[in-house]
Amino acid sequence: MRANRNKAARNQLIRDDILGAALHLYTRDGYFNTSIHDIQREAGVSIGSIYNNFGGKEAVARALYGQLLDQMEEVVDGISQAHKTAHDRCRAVVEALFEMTENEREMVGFILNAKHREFLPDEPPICSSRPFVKLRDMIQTGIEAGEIRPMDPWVAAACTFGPALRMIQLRLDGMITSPLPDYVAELWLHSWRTVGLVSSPEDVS
Amino acid sequence: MRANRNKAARNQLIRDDILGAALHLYTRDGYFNTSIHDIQREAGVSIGSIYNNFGGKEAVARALYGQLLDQMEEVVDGISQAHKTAHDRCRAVVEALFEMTENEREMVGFILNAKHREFLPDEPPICSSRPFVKLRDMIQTGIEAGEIRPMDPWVAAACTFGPALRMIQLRLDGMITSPLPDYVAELWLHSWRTVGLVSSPEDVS
DNA sequence: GTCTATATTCGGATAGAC
DNA sequence: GTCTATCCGAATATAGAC
Repeated sequence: MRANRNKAARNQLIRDDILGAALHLYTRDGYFNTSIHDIQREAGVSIGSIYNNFGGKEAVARALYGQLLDQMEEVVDGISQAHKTAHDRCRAVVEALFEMTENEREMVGFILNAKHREFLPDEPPICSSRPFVKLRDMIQTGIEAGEIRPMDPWVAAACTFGPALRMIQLRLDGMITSPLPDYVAELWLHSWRTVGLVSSPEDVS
Repeated sequence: MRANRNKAARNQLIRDDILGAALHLYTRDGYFNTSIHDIQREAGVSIGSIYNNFGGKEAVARALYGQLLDQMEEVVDGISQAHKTAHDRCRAVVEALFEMTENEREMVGFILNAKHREFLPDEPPICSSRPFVKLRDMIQTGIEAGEIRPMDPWVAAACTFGPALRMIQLRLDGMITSPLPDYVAELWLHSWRTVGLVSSPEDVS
């Protein structure tokens, strides 16, 4: 039993090593510039292990994609439970994304910045995935509660999160050189002025 | 002389055919899912012509990238000359981008939505290219003129163009099903409220 | 289940005829 | 300058030993 647990644990470790190596290389060089041999070397395992555990290069990417989307969804769910208003929820999302951009840059790069459909052919667009749907639900709820101006939901979502997503892209591209959390207060002040009917508490101008 | 002109013209036509085919395939399938044979077939020319005219697959992408950036820059320059205020200029940019997304979808897809650095290794990030710098100059000028709130230039740029860029992405991904120009009035009303000190003429709310 | 060595496919690039 | 036929390397995937 103990041996079994160790075995299972070691198995999981190998899978994690492979996923971690793949995430690192996919975000640094891009999916197509990364060979299975690169992953194998970076993870310190053999090609056979990759095929045994996942089934190939594309399957590794698929597993990674699913896992990171799940993590993202957990973050969003946590925020939804921790806050009650659309304002607080959306602000917390931006704050969380900015912190993740600094502390888990690879995850953010893979989820927000990669073109998955090029290497996961029959994956639906990421914007239709559950965490993203839940973000738009936040907005919709805010509109129905009279907390956000009545407006087209797509426009509302783009105005609320578009600026933050743009800053993340600029940061990942190396254009912005300061950590994103430095900007969160100023950015949110302006973002929320766009859509909010009730002004943000810190908006004193 | 006449023959020379025809020859030169035909030459240009072949180059255009190749670039057009490449743009089509690169945006539809992605750079790495497109082979030189695909381009050759789509363009109706031979592999040899591609190598003679450009030098290879990557060189085709490079030529395309340069040409489309030049076009984008012309659009931006035209807008800068046609309008005098930051408000009018930025609004015209959003309007132009939305129209281009409908009428020249492939160009917009390749310039705004592709990850060039994955296939053009030593290209600087697109946000540092001239048309994008000029967009940020628009904002900076607006700040100095007192037309835009004094704020961090990156934040200002992200607030001004981030929502529009997000809508373009959602449109290209098939999430938004109406033509983008339908949204331009509503989107701009809200975008400008974020950054503008002088309210937009159409903002009557 | 993990590894190494091998097979097979594919695509970028070239050579040489016209 | 354009074309066709061919080459060569690289990368995915598999087979078989341990």
